[in-house]
Amino acid sequence: MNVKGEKGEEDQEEMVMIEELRRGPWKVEEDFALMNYISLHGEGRWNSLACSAGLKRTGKSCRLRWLNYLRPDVRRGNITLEEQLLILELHSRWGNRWSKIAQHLPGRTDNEIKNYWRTRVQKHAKQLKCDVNSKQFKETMRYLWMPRLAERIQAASATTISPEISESTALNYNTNNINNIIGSPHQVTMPQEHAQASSDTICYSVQLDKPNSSFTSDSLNTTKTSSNSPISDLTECCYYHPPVTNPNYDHGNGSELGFTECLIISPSSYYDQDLAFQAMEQNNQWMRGDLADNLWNVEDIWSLQ
DNA sequence: AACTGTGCCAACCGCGCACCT
DNA sequence: GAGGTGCGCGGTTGGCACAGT
Repeated sequence: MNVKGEKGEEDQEEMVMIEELRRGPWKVEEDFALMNYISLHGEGRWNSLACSAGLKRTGKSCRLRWLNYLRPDVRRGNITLEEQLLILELHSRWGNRWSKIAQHLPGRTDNEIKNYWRTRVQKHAKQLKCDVNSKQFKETMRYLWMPRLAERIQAASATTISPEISESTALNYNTNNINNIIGSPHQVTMPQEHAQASSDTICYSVQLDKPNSSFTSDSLNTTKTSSNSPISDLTECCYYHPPVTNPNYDHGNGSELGFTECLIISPSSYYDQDLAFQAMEQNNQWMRGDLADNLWNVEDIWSLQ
């Protein structure tokens, strides 16, 4: 017995098997073979499935192709505003648990959400020169992007559903979608104006489990329509409103949904900031919408306060 | 027209967990 | 309990498309 020889033959056999395995982009025939096989026999045992279906692919590869591409319920196309908001929200809650996040976005795959996060969100963290996991970035997300997204969802629904539908109804329509996905009672209310002199608040609230939680929309008087760029969805906020004295504000309880936390600003400070913003806008080109990507120097944002 | 940079996304890789023997 | 196998997840890469120079 030539052990060395046997080993050599085994290696050779293994090499042949590795060589026979296909890698890279899937061909149409392979897709059909996989779909046909699964439609007849169902999923499961991916390695044996790959062999049985006559595919020269690993089980892993077949599984990935099916789950991320061929599955009939896979949704393709742009991530909607509601989905963006949900992704930001769920990521703030769970971190990089992509598959868990994907479970709450019907038809979206973990891969797609992960790609979205990496290409869009992390890009802005980079522009802000801060770490995507930093407190600074998370707060920017929570108090800037998410309110902005909520506002844009409202604006979009007000124009696309039916002009006759009140804003309130339209907003509830969208958040109901989110409610359905998250599966917990959320309630979004319109800006409430309390006509009381010094303690007036303009508050824009999204209520989840807590009855008093709310957050402001920085857009109440700076509404600006974005381009269709998916990136600009996150880049159009003009100023950052840090949490002002609000007993309901909960600083970072990781177990809570982020936008249950609230932010109420008094009109006086709000208008002051608006005036400052207008002055800046006149003097600085970087403040203009077409240069939205340049907004993401957080020090500049802070300097507006 | 050619080249370069950037964004995006499909696919791969490595690790860890669960289950089975 | 130990080892083997399959699967799922998160991170990373490769390549295509497009825009800008």
